[in-house]
Amino acid sequence: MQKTKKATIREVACLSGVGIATVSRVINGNYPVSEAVRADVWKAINTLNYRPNIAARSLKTQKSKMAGVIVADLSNLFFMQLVKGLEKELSAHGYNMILAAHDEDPGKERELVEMLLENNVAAIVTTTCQTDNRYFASLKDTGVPIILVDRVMDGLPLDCISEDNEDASFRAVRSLTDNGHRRIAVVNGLLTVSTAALRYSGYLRALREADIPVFAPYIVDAGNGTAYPATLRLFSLPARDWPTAMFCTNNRRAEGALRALKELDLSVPRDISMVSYGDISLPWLFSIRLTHVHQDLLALGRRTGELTVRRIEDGGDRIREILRSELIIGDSVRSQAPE
Amino acid sequence: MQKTKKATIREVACLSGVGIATVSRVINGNYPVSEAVRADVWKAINTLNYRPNIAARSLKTQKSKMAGVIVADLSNLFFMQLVKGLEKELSAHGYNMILAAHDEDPGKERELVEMLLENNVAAIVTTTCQTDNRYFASLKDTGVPIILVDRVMDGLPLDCISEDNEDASFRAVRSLTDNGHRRIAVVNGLLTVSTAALRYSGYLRALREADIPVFAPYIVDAGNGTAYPATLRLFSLPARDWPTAMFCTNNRRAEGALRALKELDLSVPRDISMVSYGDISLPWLFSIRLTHVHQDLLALGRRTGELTVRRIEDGGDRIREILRSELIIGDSVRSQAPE
DNA sequence: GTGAAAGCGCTAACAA
DNA sequence: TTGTTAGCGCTTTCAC
Repeated sequence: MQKTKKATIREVACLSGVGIATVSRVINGNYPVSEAVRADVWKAINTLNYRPNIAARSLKTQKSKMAGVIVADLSNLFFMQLVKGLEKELSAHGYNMILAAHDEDPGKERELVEMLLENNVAAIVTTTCQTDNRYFASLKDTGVPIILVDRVMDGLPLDCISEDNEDASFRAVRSLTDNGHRRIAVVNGLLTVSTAALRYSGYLRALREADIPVFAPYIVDAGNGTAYPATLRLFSLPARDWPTAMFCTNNRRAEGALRALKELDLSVPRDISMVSYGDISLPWLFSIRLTHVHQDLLALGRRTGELTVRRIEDGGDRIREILRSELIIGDSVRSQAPE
Repeated sequence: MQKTKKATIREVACLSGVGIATVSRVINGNYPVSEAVRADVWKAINTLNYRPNIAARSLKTQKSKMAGVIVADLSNLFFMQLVKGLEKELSAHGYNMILAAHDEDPGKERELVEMLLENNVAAIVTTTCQTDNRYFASLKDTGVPIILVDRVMDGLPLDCISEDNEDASFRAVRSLTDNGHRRIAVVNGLLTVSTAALRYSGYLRALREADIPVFAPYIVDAGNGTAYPATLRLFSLPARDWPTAMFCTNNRRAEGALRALKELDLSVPRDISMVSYGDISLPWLFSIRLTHVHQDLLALGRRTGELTVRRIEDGGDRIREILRSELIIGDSVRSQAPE
């Protein structure tokens, strides 16, 4: 057992009787070193329990193998599956990640970005909650690539990778109108978030195409919170005004709405039809299969990781990628006779 | 907008017409600086868009505000809630975290620890999957505190913080024996993991206390995977040998078992009683309330963060803390008439 | 209060 | 092949 807190490259050089540069070459394997010397150096490294100091290396090389990742919420399976895919891809390329959550607070997100920049991350991946694009614009000169995932912003020379939120939502809601529904509520999130705004647009477009006027009480705002109270409020309308169907714009809101419906003793699809954007947890515990836009977060994460690595290592032009997501037809929508 | 990729402290000093050391003092606020100079320096910092280089600072000070966190699986809500609590506490004290997952691979965990050490983290928190304690023992001389959370190991001078797995499991299974159950299956995980082993011990103790012999086919091994196939196998026993109750030793295994039961068209608690260790997702979507050991992961995470910060900043003796967890009685256990 | 200078551990010329 | 050396950007004595 060593007494030394931390062996340095100098001590390794000393013990193995070679120059400090040679040790560096052995460690990095980037320049030729004679077999004998290499063996000696490795022996010294092992006996001293030497570990290279990444901070020093990174200071010298101005490079870093650390990526910064910012998500909205660490305890939301949605983001964590995304992160899992991302981590897989990053670590496959030798990158590790500093992870943090902005909790839907744009100020906090900016602080985190600053923190990541100070830590010399090679790139920053964020599910942003910024409401205007000036902050990211001001970061152009840092030279650190920023990749927006899931939630994107316009007018910025950043890589963006997202789903076809608007169109998938449109298709989801059309599966309601196609079944004769005309009283369709939507449970929105914060419309400052791009995904929420686009999903709402898709809803509006589907209504427009079916010549259904927008009925304000059906536009439910769950904000940043759960959809549970919002849904309860929806059904405090006079019963004759109740919607016959709901579109929940993400997994959490679908879960919250289902909870409220259960409490109200309304059954899906008998009393109300439902479609959701995103997959709820434990779908097989639920008595019916929910019609929903399926999101392959692992794939989205991996794709993001791929893109991130490419951007760090090869440069190249910024891209804007939109993955198409699939509508899975379950049995949570019933045919509605015209009124 | 700056052209410079990155402003250094030297440029700030230059622009504000002071010495480099003064800039450092302004940034760190640890030494007196005259009001006028301070203002000038801040102005320069802002116009240059200067951000301190943490790697350089950390190289010089030999300190770090980064913690390393290793969990078993990023997409498991269990760990992520733990991480969320941890992150909250760490960030409240100015620490950020490098997060990674070992996926139950001891070798990978060791690699991650090495990575974290090379990155000069101030401490390492891990839900370990090491099967022997030599590796951690060999790290004593690094001087980096290691905190084991949830899963712990004996014989090591490390901080450990966990739940009373054995006793909580005992109480959970006793809630079955108290209701007259004698044919009780247990769905185990990898017994090399401390929590799994302890929970299994608790099960055995409850059986022993109730004078119930262990029946091998009831000891189901879900290993590292889901409990779904394991549960299906359990019910491939002749029907007369079916257990009347199951103890699922974590959230995932409870969910997997429930899925299998649903598929087998066995209803809880009519056909089979169930208790679980840990909370399933979306409990309110499930038709019955599951009797389970409730885990307050957020609290566990926060407590771990607290301990981590204390260990980094104040040193002190290693502690071994065991949080008591509560058994929540639901209606997933039915009284069993003696046979 | 402030500046000059040493040096944290490392890599990459450059010399040998 | 290998060793020497000059910094990377920062903090922190030590003088003034």
